[in-house]
Amino acid sequence: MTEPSKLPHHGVPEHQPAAGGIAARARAAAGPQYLTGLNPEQREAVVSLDGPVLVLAGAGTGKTRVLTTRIAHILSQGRARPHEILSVTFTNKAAREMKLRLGQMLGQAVEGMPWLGTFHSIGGRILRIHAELVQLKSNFTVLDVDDQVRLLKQLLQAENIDDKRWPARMLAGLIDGWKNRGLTPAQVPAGEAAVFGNGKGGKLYASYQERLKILNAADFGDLLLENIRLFREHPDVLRQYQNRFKFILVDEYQDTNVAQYLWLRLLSQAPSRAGVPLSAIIPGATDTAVVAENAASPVIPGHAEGVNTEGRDGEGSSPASGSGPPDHPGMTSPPQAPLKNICCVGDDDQSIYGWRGAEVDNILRFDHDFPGAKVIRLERNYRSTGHILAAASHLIAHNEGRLGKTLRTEDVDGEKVTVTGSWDSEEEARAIGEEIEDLQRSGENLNEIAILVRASFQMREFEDRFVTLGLSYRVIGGPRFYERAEIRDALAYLRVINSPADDLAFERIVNVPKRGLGDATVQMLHDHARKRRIPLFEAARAVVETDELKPKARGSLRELILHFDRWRARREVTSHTELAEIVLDESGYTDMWQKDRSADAAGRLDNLKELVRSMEEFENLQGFLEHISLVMDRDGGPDEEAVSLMTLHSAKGLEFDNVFLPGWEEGLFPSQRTLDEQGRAGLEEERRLAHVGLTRARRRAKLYFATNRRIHGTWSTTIPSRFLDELPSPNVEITESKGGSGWGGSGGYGASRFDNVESFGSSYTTPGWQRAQANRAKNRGGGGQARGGFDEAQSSYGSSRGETGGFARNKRGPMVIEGELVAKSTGTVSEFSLDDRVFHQKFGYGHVVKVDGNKLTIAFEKAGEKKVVDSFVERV
DNA sequence: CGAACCTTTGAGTTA
DNA sequence: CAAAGGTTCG
Repeated sequence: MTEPSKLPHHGVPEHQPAAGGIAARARAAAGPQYLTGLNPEQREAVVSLDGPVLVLAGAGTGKTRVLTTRIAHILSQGRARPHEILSVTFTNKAAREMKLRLGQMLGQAVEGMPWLGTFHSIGGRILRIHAELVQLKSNFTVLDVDDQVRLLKQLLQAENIDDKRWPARMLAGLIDGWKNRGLTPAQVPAGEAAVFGNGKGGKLYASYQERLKILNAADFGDLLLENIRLFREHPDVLRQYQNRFKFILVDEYQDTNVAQYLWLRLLSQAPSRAGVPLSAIIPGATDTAVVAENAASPVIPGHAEGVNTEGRDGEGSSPASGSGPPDHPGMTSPPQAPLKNICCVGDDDQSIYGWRGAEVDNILRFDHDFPGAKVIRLERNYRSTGHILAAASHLIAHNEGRLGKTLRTEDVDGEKVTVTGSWDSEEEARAIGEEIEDLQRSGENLNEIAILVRASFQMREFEDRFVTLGLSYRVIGGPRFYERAEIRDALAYLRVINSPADDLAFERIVNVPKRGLGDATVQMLHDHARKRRIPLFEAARAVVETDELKPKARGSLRELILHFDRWRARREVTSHTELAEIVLDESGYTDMWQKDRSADAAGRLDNLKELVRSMEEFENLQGFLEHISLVMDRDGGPDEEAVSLMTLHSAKGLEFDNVFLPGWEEGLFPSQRTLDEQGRAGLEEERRLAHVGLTRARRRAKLYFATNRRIHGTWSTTIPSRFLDELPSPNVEITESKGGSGWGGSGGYGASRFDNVESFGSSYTTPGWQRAQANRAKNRGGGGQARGGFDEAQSSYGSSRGETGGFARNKRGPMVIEGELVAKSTGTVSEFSLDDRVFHQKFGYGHVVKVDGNKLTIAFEKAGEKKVVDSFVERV
């Protein structure tokens, strides 16, 4: 199956010379030049072309280099031509990066890599080619979350379901989850489908899919799910792609979900025997096989469970089969047909998308799914200095569900990882701001500085701070360009022009700008459309001919229709960019923002201009709309030097000399919600996220925690993250908060949290934290359930999640926790007495009016009466 | 119909 | 605290 480039019918002549040239060059050299400079493991990963290969590539071990070199190797060996290689990534960024690096390596030949892209873009591409086979037209629209939710809302109304009790957003989430698991409406387990809307969940999913077809639309999940359906229902089409792709490469395999796995599996089977029935796997067998690292095939013979690649009838019946793994319907056993040369690269320690349906299992189970797979570990890290790598490795070693790798570096130890405590999030931002200014003064490039946060709401404080400091920064991955209201409005106009059946788009702009066409009118159009089974736009056209509408509404609706007719006619004779300008102008949309007095109106107009400008890169309107929803991420940013600000999630794959990691507090990081929802697995995923954060740093990693943070607008007291405890003390240094206004306790919190308190000096003696530390150590490793001992720290700590998790709202933990913790842990009476004059960092001067253990009630001169813990005030 | 005002609820990560 | 949803009034 691996015969060299004698490929009869798929010849694409113009690529031939390029590939031939490379091959020639490669032959001329003594050994392929691109292999020099690779370490032995990397080299093996590059040259092991035949059969399935799994490359376990730790952070900073040269993963992208291996992938791109492997492609170069395949091409130069003449094993396949560029269009015969399927190479999938998760993000457009990663795809771009690979194209870039390939280009550098190969010269111009990259142009011929049409199948290098994200799962979604490649899935979408295939789907457009065969759209009619899945009841779509090739100009189908890709809906975003917002459209999805609006559509679902309509369906809920139609079913008379109270959308307060059963929010459309929740249903969207469920459907998304099902699609991620490769489940069509018929395949969703009945019990699960019934959870929503008094048992109507499954029905709603089915009617949602129907509506999508009518609207000629697909959502994100469909780009893959419908692809799988296409392959299952049309084996001839599948075979065509199996034939085409001689090699498959997958980046970030640990992030694949079930649907992506199934998709890869279908494509990775050799074409000759497609259609051979495949047996189902036994659920338990897979897991044990992995844990035991047993390479022997765990397939249990005799369990042909009726899932087959022809798939025609598999849809309805498979969920019923009792022995099928509930989460993996249609999951097939190792196929009997030979497998394509598939190479998956990933790192189980960087799997951070479990909440999005990613199955770490996919990577843990690889050698079962692809028998005979060669597993190659890349463990030499080329990125970080010794202390950073040691800290990250030690931290991640606390996870149990991992394949286990030991990263090593030959770099110097460098600077220790620092941990800094501050009074509140403002001070945290101030401290980081100052450190960045210091770095800048010492000659660091701002582009080499990043702040990585757990949750995006943390970014605001930094932005505020940087604006006052005049420090230039850029937010990476924030609200995407095309998610902005003005962009979506503009796109909606274009969508209606392109696809008159796009009711969602029509509805979005029918009254934007205001035309006096309110709910009543829209409702009427809906009724009409439903009765006659026609799109809203056609309904509108019909309705203006009647006198069902008030004259005013009728007039403006007629005008709108005339506009659209004119625009559609113009489409033939005008360039699409010009058309967009005309549309925005004539519709009154630009006017609307020009009249708007609000602060961001100007920015929105700029964005609209930017949109029109970005359209130039595309052939025509259709082409633009096809790509917009998948590919349009902000880039046009000038390359000015700036600090990067982003979430930990969007930092994956990036690296910086200096990395700041604020907000390492219980509840925020690890996120309470993840802990409540996912328990132990959630904790491990959060820990992997911490590991990702640390390993982004080349030379400096700086961690922070604040004692007070505003959540939902009210201040809460927080405790430092358990992850700080899990760092190895020899590689970590506790520092005083810079720009801290002399708040004495700030360093102390961090200090006592480490195993070896002594080594950090005895000045940190806040009793509560020593206690917490001691108890934590006992509790560690026991998981959320173990809480045998009942000393105060442990019990309050434990009860902040677990069984009370559902009531998190009113039982906001931290305050209480800390109150108890500190109050009970100092057996002694407070050193404060009534009427003492005291100073508090936040509230200023006051006097003690009540003493209760070490909780004081203080009448502050400015802030009024407050209850505070005595360690937070000092006598004056 | 739409602006203005009031109430409620909610801040997790994303192709 | 801020956004989103609901209600009221012109």
